[in-house]
Amino acid sequence: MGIKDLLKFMKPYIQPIHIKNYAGKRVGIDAYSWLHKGAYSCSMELCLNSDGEKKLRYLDYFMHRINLLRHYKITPVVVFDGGNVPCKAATEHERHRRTMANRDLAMEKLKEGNVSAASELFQRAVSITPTIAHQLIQVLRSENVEFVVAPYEADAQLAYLSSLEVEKGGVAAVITEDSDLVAYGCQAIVFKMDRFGNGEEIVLDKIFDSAIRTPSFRNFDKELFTGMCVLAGCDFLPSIPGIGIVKAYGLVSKYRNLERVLSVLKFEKGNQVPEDYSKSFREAVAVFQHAQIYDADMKKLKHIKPLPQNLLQSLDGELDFLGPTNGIREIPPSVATAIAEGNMDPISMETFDCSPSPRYDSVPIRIQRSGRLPRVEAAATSARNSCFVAFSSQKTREKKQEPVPKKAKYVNEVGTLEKLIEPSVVIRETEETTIVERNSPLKVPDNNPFKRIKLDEMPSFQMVESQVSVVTEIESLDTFLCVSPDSLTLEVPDEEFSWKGKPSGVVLCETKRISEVASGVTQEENLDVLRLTSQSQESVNSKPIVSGGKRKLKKKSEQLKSLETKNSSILNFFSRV
DNA sequence: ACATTGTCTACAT
DNA sequence: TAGACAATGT
Repeated sequence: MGIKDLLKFMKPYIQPIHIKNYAGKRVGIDAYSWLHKGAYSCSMELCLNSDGEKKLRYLDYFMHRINLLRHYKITPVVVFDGGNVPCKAATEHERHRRTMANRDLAMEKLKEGNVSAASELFQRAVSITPTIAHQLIQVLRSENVEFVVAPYEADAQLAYLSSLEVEKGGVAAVITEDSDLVAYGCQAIVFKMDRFGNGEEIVLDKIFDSAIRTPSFRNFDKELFTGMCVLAGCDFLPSIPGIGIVKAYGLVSKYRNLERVLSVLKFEKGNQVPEDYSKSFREAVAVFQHAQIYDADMKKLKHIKPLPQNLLQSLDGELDFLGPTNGIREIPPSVATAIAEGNMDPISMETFDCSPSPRYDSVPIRIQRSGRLPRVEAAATSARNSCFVAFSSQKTREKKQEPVPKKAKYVNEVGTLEKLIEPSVVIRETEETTIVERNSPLKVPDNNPFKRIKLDEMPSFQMVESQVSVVTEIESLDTFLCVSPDSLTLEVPDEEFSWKGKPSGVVLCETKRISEVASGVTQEENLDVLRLTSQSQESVNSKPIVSGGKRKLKKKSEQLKSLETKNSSILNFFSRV
């Protein structure tokens, strides 16, 4: 939901952009927003938890977008939601209630045989479960995509990342649908990014600097702005009746002090103002300013902005609205890290099972994180009764690296990928990767390999780490190659992200070396990671687009004609470029 | 007259 | 889920 009507109100500061503007930069992604969109196409399957390929379409959707970014030389950093913030409990509860109501209704319709009514209702009943998120995490690992699970709100984590220097893991912009990011003070945000990379951008500095635009925020600072957002109504606190974004803006710009606004409101609205509004208001503002996030560098939780002394005093130690911070519920660093790295369910605190999603099953996984970010290296294999997980924390890496040949190259069986494409053109390197099986000490019963391992069944997290080993580090290969020449002709004109070829469900992984091996592949200097699936294929299933990196506009209008009959959204895309 | 609240529909396939 | 538009309230 975000801040009510905020984007509409901020319209003068929103401008269309193409994501390629962030070429060469790191960009944060709110996983939830893409997962939710992706889940539409398979909402019934997800709700019914039916088996089969279709259920996993959301992965295709997500990875298509990831690959779009990578195509434009953008480094995606995917951020997942973690535990719920207490403030948001009411919102969450209501959301859950509606979801369940829709699901029940849908089931009824389905029983009646009214499938279309049912699927409509299922679309409203999709909820993104930890299982779904974790399935995506496994794919992200296998595709070398950086990710982090926020301790609480992904938005807070994203805002934090946007405040960091690149060298410290910072991002230049955040892609999301949630206007909360603005309230969190995120520097650059891209909303409504479509599958071609078109979106709408809002840049915080411009808001505070602009002298000409209305509404003007020249007399605002971040805190006032956040206060305005909270007044207008947010997930943490509904607005006072009669107060919307416009009035909130009016009040804040008139009084330029949140406390004064509160007292004016009490005076003017009297009994309409809930008893504890002031307290809740301050807490909500404090969440936006001081939310807990995961510091990947220090491998521990901290606040976006340190809590100032006066806030600590005024709240008298009651900081639980920021998420449990003290006493017995404190999250120890090892757990914070396990959550952040996607190995533990942030809500149930159970470690995730390792059952790979069927389609990506048996894809050896290797994560190469840039710079100083934590490394998690994980592998899953097709051995159904096995579960491979390899952590590589600083500590364990030192311990474990020794037996691993330093220059070991990647590879290993290609598994599912291999089945999907022409074996003859599967390119892989052929040295061993060391994967050590994690087994009985963790009490995974043989007959039920996917049983969840409860935290309390584990002696400690250190033990887990020491019992698994590190997947060999590979030097330069970013992703292994799988190319099927006749399923693919990649052509990547400068302004587009498109291709032709047979729909094939092929998983296509990158690199510049593609052209060396697969005949018929257009060599394109900037050819980046692309992954074709039948789904993404269909999205541009019209005319082949002639290759040649730098075609310009005159040719485009011709294409346009040939394309428009088949796919109006493509037209849309071109017209916006 | 303006702001807020309510309702419809696209989302993706 | 959220934007666009219409209806309603102050």
